[in-house]
Amino acid sequence: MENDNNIYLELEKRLTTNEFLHGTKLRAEILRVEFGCSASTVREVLFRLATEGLVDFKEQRGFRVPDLSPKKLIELTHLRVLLEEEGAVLSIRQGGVAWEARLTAAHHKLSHIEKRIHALDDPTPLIDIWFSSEKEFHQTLISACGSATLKQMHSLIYAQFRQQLMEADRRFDFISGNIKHHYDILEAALSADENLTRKRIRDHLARHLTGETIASQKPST
Amino acid sequence: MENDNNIYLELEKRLTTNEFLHGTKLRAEILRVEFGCSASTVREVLFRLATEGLVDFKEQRGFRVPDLSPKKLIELTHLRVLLEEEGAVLSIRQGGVAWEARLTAAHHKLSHIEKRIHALDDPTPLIDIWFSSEKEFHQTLISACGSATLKQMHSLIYAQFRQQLMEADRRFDFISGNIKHHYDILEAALSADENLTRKRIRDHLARHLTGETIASQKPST
DNA sequence: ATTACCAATAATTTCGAGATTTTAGTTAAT
DNA sequence: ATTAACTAAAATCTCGAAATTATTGGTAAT
Repeated sequence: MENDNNIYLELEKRLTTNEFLHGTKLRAEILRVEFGCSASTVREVLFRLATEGLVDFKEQRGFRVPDLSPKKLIELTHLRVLLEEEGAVLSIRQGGVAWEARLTAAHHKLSHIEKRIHALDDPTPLIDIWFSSEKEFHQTLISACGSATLKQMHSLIYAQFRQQLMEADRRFDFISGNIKHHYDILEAALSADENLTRKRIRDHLARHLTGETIASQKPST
Repeated sequence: MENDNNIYLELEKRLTTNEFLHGTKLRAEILRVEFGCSASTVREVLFRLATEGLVDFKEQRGFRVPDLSPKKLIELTHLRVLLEEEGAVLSIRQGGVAWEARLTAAHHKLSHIEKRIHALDDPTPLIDIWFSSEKEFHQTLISACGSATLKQMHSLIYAQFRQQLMEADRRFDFISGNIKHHYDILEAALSADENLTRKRIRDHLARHLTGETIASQKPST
């Protein structure tokens, strides 16, 4: 089973960084060769990924990479806002210095990458490391919320969000502008201003919400 | 595959109505007899259920019904509040008369069952139908939110919540008191009062949040 | 030319046996 | 009496082939 989990992680990574085109068929019989295992093992992994929404499954019709859907991206963004606001506020309340330190560190790394990308014409070679850094930053933001379930849920949503976005915008324009956003979030979180943190998270993700409104109450700030 | 999906639904139902005791081992080799299929098929289904959090899986150690955990119940309640508040408010805004009608109908059914249960000493024979009615009511509440993703997520959380609660409280004390709660939610929703609806949803679930606070902002109402 | 039907091919799903790993039980040594 | 080492039994995991179902391509009929 050592190997099984690797297959899972490898496929998850490929799906969220969009090495597959949307609509691509994922045939266990084909992938099995690459991973050096049987088709059943691959099938099992694909099933798991289907339950998490990273691949589509239809009975007697196999597995596919999900289609692009602007609506779905909006829905996922919406949920990210909901979960990250909640997780961040709880972390502010309960995280303490240790959390602040971790968040600062995560931001430092992310910021470093983003500056390097900003200076480049083609961000492609840094996309992988940017992706994992940005994910880590957002996960750290909610890491002290005290709810493993919330974190798990966020992780699921984040992966699907990434899958939709990475492919929708292959020029990676969504990266630029993030430098300030991420800094603003860090600053608000460290100052323990709950409403401001909420607002900055919303603003950060707002561009993916084209026209849609979130039901969350607007803070007075 | 006709059969496969049945196995899935049947096991899901048993797990959320707690026909299994927590910690019970779920052996594919045993269950396969009952369903008249091979162990691999059962294994596949168990894997899916594991991804949804309804069964625990440890490699080389098989599948088990998750242990009881008061903390987990609190976390799940917390997420239900978050998702249902959001879903209900969006439904109020977008649902229209059709949604109001569906909600009223769902409440009528639920109310009927709850009154019958209230009159009985032992609710056991009605538990199954109560369960599906209460689920339907809460799902209807958020059904017009416009986000399939939110509904899906809620469905996941609701199932795990039910699994924890049904077993934690086998005398089903959690049912009494619900009659008024459900009515209050219906009333607030029909009057399109967003903040009141939020509050009523929180109050309805509050008893499962022993001592914990939710980060959501308290509405002025 | 279009549709309906059938056959050939390809893909998916199920299955049970073999290989691997864990668990339980027994004996031996300290 | 406790621990360690070993053995036997049981459970889990992997695999490839057989069975089922979908897809493709071709033929015949309208």
